[in-house]
Order: sequence, then structure tokens, then C-alpha cells
Amino acid sequence: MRLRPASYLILGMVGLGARSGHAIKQAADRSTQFFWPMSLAQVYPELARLHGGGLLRREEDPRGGRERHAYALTDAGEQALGEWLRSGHAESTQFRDEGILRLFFADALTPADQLALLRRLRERAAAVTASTREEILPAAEALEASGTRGPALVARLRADTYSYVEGWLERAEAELGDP
Amino acid sequence: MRLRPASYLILGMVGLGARSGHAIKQAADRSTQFFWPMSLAQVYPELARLHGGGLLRREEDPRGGRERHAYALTDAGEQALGEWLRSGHAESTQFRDEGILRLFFADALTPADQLALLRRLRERAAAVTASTREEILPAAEALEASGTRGPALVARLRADTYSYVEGWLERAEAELGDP
DNA sequence: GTGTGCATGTAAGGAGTTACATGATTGC
DNA sequence: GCAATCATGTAACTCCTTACATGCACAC
Repeated sequence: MRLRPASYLILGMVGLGARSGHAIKQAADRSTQFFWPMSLAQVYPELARLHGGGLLRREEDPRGGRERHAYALTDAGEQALGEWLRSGHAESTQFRDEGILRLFFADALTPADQLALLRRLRERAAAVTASTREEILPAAEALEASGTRGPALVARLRADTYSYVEGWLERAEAELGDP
Repeated sequence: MRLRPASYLILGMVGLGARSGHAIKQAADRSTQFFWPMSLAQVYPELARLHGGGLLRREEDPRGGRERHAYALTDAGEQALGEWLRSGHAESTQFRDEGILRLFFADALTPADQLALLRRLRERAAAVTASTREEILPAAEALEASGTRGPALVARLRADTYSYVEGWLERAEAELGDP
């Protein structure tokens, strides 16, 4: 059975206590979304696959007449997750950013339009920093207080990195406007 | 005719002087690869599509018995590229990083394994900085000397950002080892 | 004559997205 | 009664990747 990053993401979320497909998606939207996007349509087929492969246990857990499944890691699931976390193996990273692509080709623009592009990118970076600090970090810090530090670590890395990029772009703007 | 980022990437590369599909792919591998990956199999169909849509002119330009096409921007192509560059519209960004995903779930590891993970991520960041400065920047700076500044700007942004991340991870390591 | 680089493409498949489809529960 | 939230799934499609397929030119 082949496991992809999305498989480990689901395994990891179950490990952190998310029990239903819905809860996994909710948690992912508030935390891992930014460095590993996952759509809802991926969650249910993948849960079924992981259950079929013996990595997840599944129990019926209805709320009234509304069906619900409660997933938990099996021993094999726990082991697969641990092995992945310890392996440095072939870390797939992929970064796609249309804004940076524009910047690459910015010489085709007038200086004024170049400045406008830099300003837009800077504002976007600032917005990422702000939304991460206001919307993502608080929940991550609540988890941190109970001993789970990964989410807060990652949220701070994101906020601080985009804050750095914001400053970098601000300097680039200044240099472009007044060389 | 619908234009995607990969379309503008090709248009932009032609604008910068890449004439054949091969040359476009070569240039992309050395520069835009890192923030907008594009595989060879995308290039030729997309060139044909852009030619069919009137955004590229195409001439036969054989080298001996080896066929070659020389592409150039039409007025419509130049205009489409310019409009995209000036539009702030819906910048699609997507960041996927398996290493950060591991960090998010790192609480499942022993402290020693957490440290090892942080170290691996730091070394990876350092390698990105180094390879960008050594392999990407020099060519971009040569272009810069002749007035095309985008490539160097983007290469420096990449190198400096990963350098910042390297320092950040180093501090995180220190805090984890000695809180 | 052989390996490296230049050059153009196609076929099949995988990963992930959008949109669709449905329905119960809970709080106002 | 109504809206928001919880909850589970499927279908069609798009985008992109890997692998395949071919062949000339040039330097050594």
C-alpha cells in the first residue's frame, strides 16, 4: 500500500485526536492547509483506503440519526506515521507562486507598475503574517499549553518568514524608487 | 482562450528571448523552476495552443537537418503578458512542503528525533541558499548587467528567505535542546 | 565512433480540484 | 421556521508528471 503525504496528513490528524472526516478537514483548514493543501474530496476516499489497508480502525459513532465514523490509529498506523516522521527520505516540496512569477518578468513593466507590483506582493505578505498571528497562532498556542508544540512552531515559522519577506520587499521598493 | 500561469511563463520566456521550446525549458529549469515548476511535456502542447490562439508567431528555423521552430510574441501576446503582469487578480499560490508537514506532527517523536528533524530541515534550507547563490544568481546577475533585473531580484529573494529560515530553525533547535 | 547536448513531440496515468448530491442537528 | 454547522460521499474534469519515442549536430 502506497502512502502519500496526504495519507500521513490524515494519519497525523487522527493521531492528534481528530476522529471524523469532517473534523480532519476542519483541523487541516486551520493549520496544515498552508503548507499541504487538501480538499474535502480527498479525505473520504483516503480514509477508506487507510482503513482498508489496516492503518486506521473505524467505528460507527452516530449523533442521533446523523451517521458518523470514529477513526483511530491501529498499531500499524502508528508505526507507519512514526517511520515517516523519522525518515528524511525524498521530501517532496513544491512551491507555486504566481506573484513571484510576475516579479520575475517585471522588466516588461514601466517603473511605476513595477513599484505597484512590489507593493501588492508586500501587502500580501503582510496579510499572511497578520492572519497567521491572529487566526492560526492562538489555537496553536492553546494546544502548546497542553504539550503539543508542532502546530505553534509551524505557525510561528510561517508568520515570521512572511514578516521577513515583507521587510525584504519593502527594501526592494525603496531601492527601486530611489536607487 | 483561457490562459494559465504556465501560459504566461512561456509567453514571458519568449519575451525574454527564448525562441525554441527547448530553450524555454532550459531557461525555466535555471530560474522559474523553484516557484513555478513546469515539465517538458507541458511546453510543446502549450506552445501550439498559444500559437493557435494568435499570441505567438512561429517560424521554421532548422539547424541543418534538425528541425527547430522560432517563436516570438505577437502584438496580442505582448498585450496579454502585460495585462497579466499589471493585474493583481487572483494570484494563485500553492506551497507544499513535506518537511514542514513532518514538523507539524513532530510531537509524536522523541526529543532526540525532533532535534534530528529540525537539523535536517535546517540543512535543507542551507542547501537551497547555497545552490541559489552559486548556481542561479550568477546567471541572473549577468542578465541584470544588461538591464533585466527581475531574475536577480527573485533569486536574491529566494536565497535570503531560505537563509532567514535556516537561522530561524537554528534558534528553534537551540531552544529545543536547552529550553 | 561515441557521448553530450539540442530539438520536438506523444501516451498513459496520477493527484487533486470543483461541483454536485444529500441529509440531520443545533442554536436563534 | 431558518440558517449555520456537522457529516458523508461521488463524478467529472483539469492539470501536471513520468515515461516513451525519435533523431540530428557537434566536440572529442
